Amino acid sequence: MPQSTFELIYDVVKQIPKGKVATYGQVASLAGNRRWARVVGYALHANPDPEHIPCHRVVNRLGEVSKAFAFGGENRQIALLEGEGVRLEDGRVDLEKYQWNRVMLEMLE
DNA sequence: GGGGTGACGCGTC
DNA sequence: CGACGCGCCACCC
Repeated sequence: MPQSTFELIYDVVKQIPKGKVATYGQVASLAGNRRWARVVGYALHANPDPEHIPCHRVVNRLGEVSKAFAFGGENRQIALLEGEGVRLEDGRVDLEKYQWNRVMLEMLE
């Protein structure tokens, strides 16, 4: 039985390793369909299980944290990321260094 | 069943 | 470089 789109999205977000981030589009793509970027945002907004769904590791395509972060403001998200070793510059992460899949590709070289 | 909404992405102006 | 609009899909009323 197929999982709901939300569950597929949550499953992908759960797989984001500590210290790395992924973009909404990336999560959508890995979940099965790249056009779900918006749905990913909606899904994380709903975020029924914050303890197991590290939505703070999901940023937009520019590496910016969400302004409407539901864990106590964007500062909360920034603090969580920095606590994992992800450096932020003006509320923005360097995707070249911290984006999840991208790092894996670089390691192959 | 229909319509509005959104923690996005991308092209254009 | 910033602002605006459209598409995209799932969820809620």
